[in-house]
Amino acid sequence: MPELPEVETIRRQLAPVVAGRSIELAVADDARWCSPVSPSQFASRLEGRRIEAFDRRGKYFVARLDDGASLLMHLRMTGNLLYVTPTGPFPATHVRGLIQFDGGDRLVFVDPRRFGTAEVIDDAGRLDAYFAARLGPEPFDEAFSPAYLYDATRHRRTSIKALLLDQRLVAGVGNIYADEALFRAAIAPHRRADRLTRSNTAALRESVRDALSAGIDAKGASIDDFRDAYGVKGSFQDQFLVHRREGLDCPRCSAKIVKSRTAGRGTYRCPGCQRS
DNA sequence: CGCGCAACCTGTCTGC
DNA sequence: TGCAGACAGGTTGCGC
Repeated sequence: MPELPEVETIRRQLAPVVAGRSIELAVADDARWCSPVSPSQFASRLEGRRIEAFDRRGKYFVARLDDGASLLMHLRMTGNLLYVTPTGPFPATHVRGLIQFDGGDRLVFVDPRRFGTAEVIDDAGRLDAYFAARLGPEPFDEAFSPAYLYDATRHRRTSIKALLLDQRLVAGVGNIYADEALFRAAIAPHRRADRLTRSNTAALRESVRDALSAGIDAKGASIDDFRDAYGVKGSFQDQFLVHRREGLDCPRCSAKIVKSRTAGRGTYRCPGCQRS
């Protein structure tokens, strides 16, 4: 479900509301959610702390705590992070954990498939190391430059789609935005990465940014599960150019969009404008 | 070392 | 209607 635009949509809603709040209660209903520590260790690590800022890195939420630690949360496939008030409705099912603030408002982590995670990282150095091992540059940072993308695709014989899905290349792109970016750049998903020209990689870098920006502007894509922090759907699914549009007309050349499997994922492309 | 794929889970949809 | 099987927005770890 949630890729960078969906995570960013929630982050923008939550940042002003949770910054400065004290954690009165932390509950992990599912031990795997807060693994490797136990629910009781998780609670004692967080209770009494204050959240100073609520940031995002790739698809991770990063709640900065007043003792220098950070609470990371990842939604994986079906996670949702909801802001729930004492008088508002509480999610009926699939609650994996929650953070309760003074005053009774809560962040509630809901996740049917239980892939989502929460983890406390003790200090800035460890946080840097954690992300350095997993994530490439943020797509809107200068580091994600045309030269970077060209260089990073050299000597990579895998498909360009598989590379886009690798968070170490660039952080935050998932299956939806990979398909949309490749269509915008007119590059076939199964094209070998090292066969891309300098012009291809320059176009792709712009397309990744454009597709993610459009997703953020639409407050995310809600094919099925995704809801923002207040339970509202995004609308980017109404603007998909190729993703989930098998058999429909390509908006550029009106060829029929085809679905196949690339990098182990359902992949949509226009056979007319995305030639290998 | 690079790459492809199974595994982690549950819910939903499709086809027989 | 029931049921088996495929598939779903992500990441990790294993084997080749």
